[in-house]
Amino acid sequence: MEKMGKLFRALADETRLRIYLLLLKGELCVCELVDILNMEQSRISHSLRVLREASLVDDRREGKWIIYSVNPEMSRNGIIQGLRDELKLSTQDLKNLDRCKKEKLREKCKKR
Amino acid sequence: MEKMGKLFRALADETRLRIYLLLLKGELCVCELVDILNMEQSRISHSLRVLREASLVDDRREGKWIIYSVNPEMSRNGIIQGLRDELKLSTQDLKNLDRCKKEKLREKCKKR
DNA sequence: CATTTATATGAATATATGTTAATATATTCA
DNA sequence: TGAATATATTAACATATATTCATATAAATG
Repeated sequence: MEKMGKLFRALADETRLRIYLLLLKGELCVCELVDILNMEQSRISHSLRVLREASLVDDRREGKWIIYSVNPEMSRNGIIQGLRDELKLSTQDLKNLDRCKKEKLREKCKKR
Repeated sequence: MEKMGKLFRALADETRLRIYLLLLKGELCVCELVDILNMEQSRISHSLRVLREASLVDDRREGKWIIYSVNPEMSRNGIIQGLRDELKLSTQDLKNLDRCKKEKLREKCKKR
């Protein structure tokens, strides 16, 4: 029950919801999320921490990047499946995601 | 998207979650909820207002009582269906619900 | 090895939220 | 009609949360 509260609280914020919907499309590093959402890095980091603490996302280090992905165990949860049916990424976020991927932002980060 | 935020925020609180799970078993008036959950009446009223504003519950007046029930439209929402699969009423709340129903609390309210 | 890059963390602050106590409103009933 | 009952609302307060700014850590690179 309290775990559920944590889950709902984590999703009760537009920024975190957008991040989670983006990660459902595939894993992303922090700087990609910063680029796609056009938000401060610390804001993204804080949001990711809340998602992580609710067991919604996993992270792993890869070189100097930290890659975030949805926690597959949690995505089997009925509530999350419901969320996937009911909610989709905004067109704008999807567009930015595509652009970011095309630009291969991650490899070019330093050059910006 | 913002409607979803409202939905998650409404469910991100243990009191409101318990109320909603109780209402999934059947409609209840405020004084029954006060009795079952053993909480202050104003706390229950405030909680119900948040649930109502998130379209999770409906209310109607019946004599001096106001009866709350789950909004059937919302309960068709995938997230709510997921919630029903993942979460169940605590044994204690169920026990209190049964006792309250057996006692026919609503008709006897005034005698307490 | 000093600098740059990617990310996390901590402190400060403003805003939102949950709870309580007190009061208002509306209905019933004697 | 006035008292009792059921519920909602308001104000006050404490706590939680989101955001920003500044700083810390850790890896890569020249």
